[in-house]
Amino acid sequence: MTKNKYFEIYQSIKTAITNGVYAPESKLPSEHTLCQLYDVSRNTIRRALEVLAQEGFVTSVHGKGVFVMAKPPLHLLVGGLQSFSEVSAQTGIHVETTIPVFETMVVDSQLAQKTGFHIGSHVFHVVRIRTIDHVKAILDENFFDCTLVPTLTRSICEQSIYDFIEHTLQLKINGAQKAICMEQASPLDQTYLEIPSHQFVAVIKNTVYLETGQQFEYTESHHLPEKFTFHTFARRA
Amino acid sequence: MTKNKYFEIYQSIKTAITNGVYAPESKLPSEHTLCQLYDVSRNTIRRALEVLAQEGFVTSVHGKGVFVMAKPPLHLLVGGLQSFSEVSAQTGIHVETTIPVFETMVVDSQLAQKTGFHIGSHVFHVVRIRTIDHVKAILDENFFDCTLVPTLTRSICEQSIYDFIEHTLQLKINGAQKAICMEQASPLDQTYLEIPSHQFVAVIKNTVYLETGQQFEYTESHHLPEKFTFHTFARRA
DNA sequence: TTGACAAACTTGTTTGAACAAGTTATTATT
DNA sequence: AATAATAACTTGTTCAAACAAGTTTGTCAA
Repeated sequence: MTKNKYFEIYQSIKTAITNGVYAPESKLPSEHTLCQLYDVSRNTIRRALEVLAQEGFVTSVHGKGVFVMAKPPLHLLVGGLQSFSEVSAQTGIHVETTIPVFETMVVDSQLAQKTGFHIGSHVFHVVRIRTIDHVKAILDENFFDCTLVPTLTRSICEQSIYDFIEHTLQLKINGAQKAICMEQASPLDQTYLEIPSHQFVAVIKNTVYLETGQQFEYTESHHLPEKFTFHTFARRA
Repeated sequence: MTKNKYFEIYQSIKTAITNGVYAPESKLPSEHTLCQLYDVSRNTIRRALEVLAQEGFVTSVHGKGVFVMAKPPLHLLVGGLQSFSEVSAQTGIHVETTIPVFETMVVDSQLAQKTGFHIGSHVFHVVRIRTIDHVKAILDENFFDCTLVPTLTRSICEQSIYDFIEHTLQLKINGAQKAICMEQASPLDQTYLEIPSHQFVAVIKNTVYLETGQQFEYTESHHLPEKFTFHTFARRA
């Protein structure tokens, strides 16, 4: 399927770990042995192992070997960059989306401070409410650069914006800076999530970049505090 | 100083970016050019660039070049694994630590569920209050595996536990699974952070592993909601 | 049995090379 | 001048090799 050897080996070892073929706290076969198993060079094995180490599945120790973590990560989206529709599609949870706000606006100094876009630039402003099991759970407020995403429509926002951006517009997303914090419920939260003003909400602030390094999106995801969790794996420098 | 070429090149390019030598959204010299600049092989250059891409400083585009991100990360601790004393030492903020709880205990089923340690194992239980500018800001609740950290004392907890673990005990830390969520203030929070019971606090749950993959620590950091922020960079799969 | 030493492992770093594949600039053709 | 083919870039993947450096094992001598 994929023609990258290192990625197939990465997947192969990962499923072997999650299936218990390689037990937690046990040692993987040596790199030399894995070379023979997969019939590739040591560099290719090491590249697969590096990704596994990055995601918290294994840890290599100089002179000793490569060990399986005591508790390999369960959530495949390890602090990753997945859109809401992708997550809901994988988990099979049924979600309804309503769009109370869909407009274009010019960035003033206050909005530039918030979103990181330049003053005077034109952006789409979209607010989406995610309803899970008939409970309003998430409020997403998106800002897209109009010059990079010119043909956005309301109906696209009801489906998957990322699918549209990546497949229709052929834009390639590199990654996002994420800031997680807690804030008092904003007027938007009070209106659309029906939260009293003094209560806190969990906020993820995403500044999203294309492969060229340009910022093309700023998004805030406001979550009900009880429903919110964020998982990631951090390696020690 | 450090004898790793790729790491020195990584640092060199990173400071060049933060100092504006390589402007945001501009293109870095080609890998071939960088090879000549630093007099190393292309693989070594690529390794340095890979780390920079991981941290959100640059993004490579097949066939085009390596671009500097529009807004390279400011916070050097990018969702990283730094102890509290290390952060406060870098930022120069003065912090006072009080330790209301320092004890050993046996893990029961409830605590095993919470911490991930096995039932019946012995752990140190430490609660530390961090006071910043005479305001109680953070409550840290640590659980350490007694077999791995046998000689822990109260006075060590007043200083830096990680310094003790890494330098005195010579244990090497691989990384930590982090779960960030919001919870109603616990009895500990109510007692030591003086928070009313119905209010929420921001909680970071860390499961920390040694280089061998063994879990040796579980820690919860409870933060006042107004003071809490967590930064990270996520790459698109 | 104990200790010291060497050999045989392990992973970590670096080099050089070759080819694949995407993008840009040049050139030739019409 | 516009177009198409080509060449000259760029990064992406993989290989083979050598050496460094940490860990374990085995051997031999005291």
